[in-house]
This record gives sequence, structure tokens and C-alpha cells, in this order.
Amino acid sequence: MGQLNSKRGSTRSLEVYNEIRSDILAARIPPGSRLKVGPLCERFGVSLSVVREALTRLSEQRLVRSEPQLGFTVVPLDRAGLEDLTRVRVEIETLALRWAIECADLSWETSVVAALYRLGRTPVSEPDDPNGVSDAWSDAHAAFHAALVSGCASPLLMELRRGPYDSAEIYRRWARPGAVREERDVHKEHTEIADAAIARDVGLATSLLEAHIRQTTRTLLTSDLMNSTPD
Amino acid sequence: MGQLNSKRGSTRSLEVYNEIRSDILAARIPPGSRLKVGPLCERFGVSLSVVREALTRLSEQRLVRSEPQLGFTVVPLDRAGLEDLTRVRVEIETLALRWAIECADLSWETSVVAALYRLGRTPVSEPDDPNGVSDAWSDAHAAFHAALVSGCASPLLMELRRGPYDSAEIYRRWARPGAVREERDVHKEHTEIADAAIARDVGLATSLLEAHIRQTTRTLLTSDLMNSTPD
DNA sequence: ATTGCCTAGAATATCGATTATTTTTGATTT
DNA sequence: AAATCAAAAATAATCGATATTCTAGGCAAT
Repeated sequence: MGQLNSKRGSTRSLEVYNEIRSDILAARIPPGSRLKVGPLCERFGVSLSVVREALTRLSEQRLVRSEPQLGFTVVPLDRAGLEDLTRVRVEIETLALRWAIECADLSWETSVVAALYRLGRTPVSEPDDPNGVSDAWSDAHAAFHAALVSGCASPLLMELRRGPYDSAEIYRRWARPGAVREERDVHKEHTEIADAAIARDVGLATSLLEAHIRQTTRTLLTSDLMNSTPD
Repeated sequence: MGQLNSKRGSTRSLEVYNEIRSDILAARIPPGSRLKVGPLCERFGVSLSVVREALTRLSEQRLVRSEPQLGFTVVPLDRAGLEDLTRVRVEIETLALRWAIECADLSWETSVVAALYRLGRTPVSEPDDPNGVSDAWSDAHAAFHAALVSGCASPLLMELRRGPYDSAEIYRRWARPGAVREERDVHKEHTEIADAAIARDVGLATSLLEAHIRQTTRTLLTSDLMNSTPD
């Protein structure tokens, strides 16, 4: 009864939304699996409407698929979808970076440097699970790419960028390096992108960013994950 | 018992969502006005959860703003927002058009020609309300711009394009020409864009499309609407 | 044995009522 | 008269239960 939620602007539905979103992005729920409302209610100690609202929001963001009368599922992995996603991401991310460099100021540079440093100091994988990527690294990686475009002076473009980035995150998280041991020096790629950006070299920075995104996809496409799941 | 809704895959919530969305895009609800759940329930003869779900979906699409604990409002008009929106739309629409031209095939050309013809034959405004734009023309206009990019072979890009287009639609609908009687020949602009696209002239088509979008915004920004509403 | 139909069980979508929060109102004090 | 605070009204958020739709598995017919 006495439920003291004094935090202003907070909502049970928002909390559940964040929990489920985090579960999906952190690869704690497999792509394609069903999200049954009943069990989720029980898990969060919350009512139907709350969970439905959270799932509805996620489905508008393309992290969840909603089939009327059939319920909700985590968006499935899909080869063609990843290729489309990559093309679109390359355009949006490089556009945002271009604008950011054109509008660049000191606080933007600072946030890029800071995010890069943090990313470089964060272990890529947990000691106990050397296959997957750690939550901490994923967060730092997201923060670095967000920082790169944070100076673009377009709130709308930054919001539009988030969806595709998150969609790609699911692929990154589920791709067990497996057979394809990465020969890339990912941190070097990040460093070069940041350097070029701060040096105001639009052409170099955007082409490095493009190569970075495409290379990641190439790795994912050849990973056992995308070849083992037929759909 | 009364099973009025035998349509598979339909949902009360989807219907309400479409109704409200249509109300917003057709300028039947003023920007910034509150969307109280109670009255909407009564109007549609439907329960709270249904309306909330519809509004949640709309707020993810940026047509509605959701402030926790404070309810929902139609997204307000905003000068800076329109300028940002325009910059982003120019990039996304021209990108999609570029891809469409590169992938062009006969059925794409056909749909462009068809949409252009329909648009040209649709009266811009109703006889009884010569100030506003007619629903039919808005639909035809949306269909034409959708047709232009329909050949881009990227489902994701087409979906991403829809949000900003709809956001801009609210501005188009609420701008009473007022003092600024359009000296443009809008249909000529559409025709030239379509011609260039079908002629595979990427540079011309995209720059005409860009000019088209920017010109519309320029008109809106000088209309009395954007100058009378301070926020 | 395979196909198609039908019934029980499970899950989704919707409802009506309850609880919690915000806004308004109006009395009280400075 | 202006400002402050407290009760009341309005509105948002959540809950528990009902109605509807889908799914699975058995049974009959070919």
C-alpha cells in the first residue's frame, strides 16, 4: 500500500521500460524470443497495463516487434536487416559527425577526449565470460559514439541516431567472436576517428567512421551467429 | 457477443492510435493542447489502457509529448524545432531520393508518375475553407513524396523518413498562408523533381528536392503563425 | 497414415475501479 | 492586498478481473 515513490517524473512504466530495454541491449534475452506479458508482470511486481505500455514504447523503437493478437517478441536477428541497418547507420552517423566537426567547440572536444579515454581503460570482456562483451565496455562504447556526434547541434538528428545504434547493439552483443577472432585493433580505430575529428578533418574522420561501422558489420556477418540462425 | 471486429490483426488500440494521429496531422487538434485521457476514452468508447497505449505510441513518434505525471500534449510548434527539422529532413529525403534513383526500376517510375498525376489533379484547398489545405491534397502530397523515395530499397530509411515528414506536416497544416500568399508554383516544383528523378539526374533531383523543402519552411517561418505563437 | 475439425488451455486485449499525484481553490495570516 | 498553506477537485497511473483470440492436441473421417 504505502508505496513511496517521491522521485518526481518517475513512473513504474518507465522503470519497467528501462529494465526490459536494458535486458535486450545487454543480451540477456535472445533475439526472437517471446515477451509474455504475464511473466513480466510477475517479475516486476506490476500490472498488465504497465508492462504493455513499456512494450509498446519498445516496439515503436524497433527493439521489440508487436504482432496484434500474437504478443510481443524481441526483434530477431536478420542478415538483410543488418545490411540495411549498416548502410543507414553509415549515412546518419557520418552526417552527424560532419555537423559536429563543423560546429565544434572546446566542450565537445573535451567530451570526445574523455569518452575515448574511458573507453580505452575499460576491459572489453569480463574475465569470467571472455566470449561476450562486458556491460561496462558497451556503455563506454555507446558513450564514445554519442560524444562524437554530441556537438552536431541537432537534437533531432541525435535522437534519430539512437534507434539504429541500439538496433546494431543487439547484433554486437550476440556475436560471439567464435571462429572469427578479431584481428582488428578497435581501440586504434576509435583513437584515429577521435583524432581526425578533433583535427577538424571532416573527410578523414567520416571515412574512418564509415570504415569502422562497416568493418564491425563485416565481422558480424561472418560470425557463426549469423550463419547458424537461418531466419 | 457483438463481434464487430472480425478483421484479423486489428486492435481497438490501433484504431484509436490512427484516429488521434489523423486528428493531429489533419490539424483538428491545435499544437500544444492537452490530450486528456478521460475525455478521449469517452469519445472513443474505450478504456484507459487503450488510450494510454495509443498516446504512448504517438509520443515515441514525436507527434505527442509525454510528461510523466502531467499527461500528454500535442507537440507544440517551435521555430528552432522547425529549423532543425528542416535541416534533418533535407538530408534524409535527399539521401533516400539518391538511393531510389540509383536503384530505379520501372515500377518505381510508374508510382512516381501516378502519384504526381494524382497530386496535380487534387485541389489544394477546400472551396469552403480556402485558407487551409485539404485533407485530400495532404494525402496526395504525402503519397507523392513517399513514392519518390519508395525505390530506395531500404525499409529502415523509409521508416526513419516518415517521422520527420509527419512532424513537418503539422507545420504545413497550421500555417495559414495569411499575409504570405504563396507566389510559388508548387506543382511545377513537384513536376521538375519527378522529371529529374526519372531522368536519373541525381544532382538535379536532389537539389530541387532540397530547394522544395527549404522553400516550404521559409514560407512557414514568415507566416503569421510562427510569429504569433511565442513558444 | 494424413488431413481436417473440434475442444480445452493459454495468452492477449480490454474493461471498470482504485490509488497516487498534481492542480486548483479558498480561507488565513502578514 | 499579497502571500502562504491546507483542503478539495481533477487528472494521471496502477491494479485486478473479464472477455476475446490464438494455440495445441486429440478425435474422427477419408
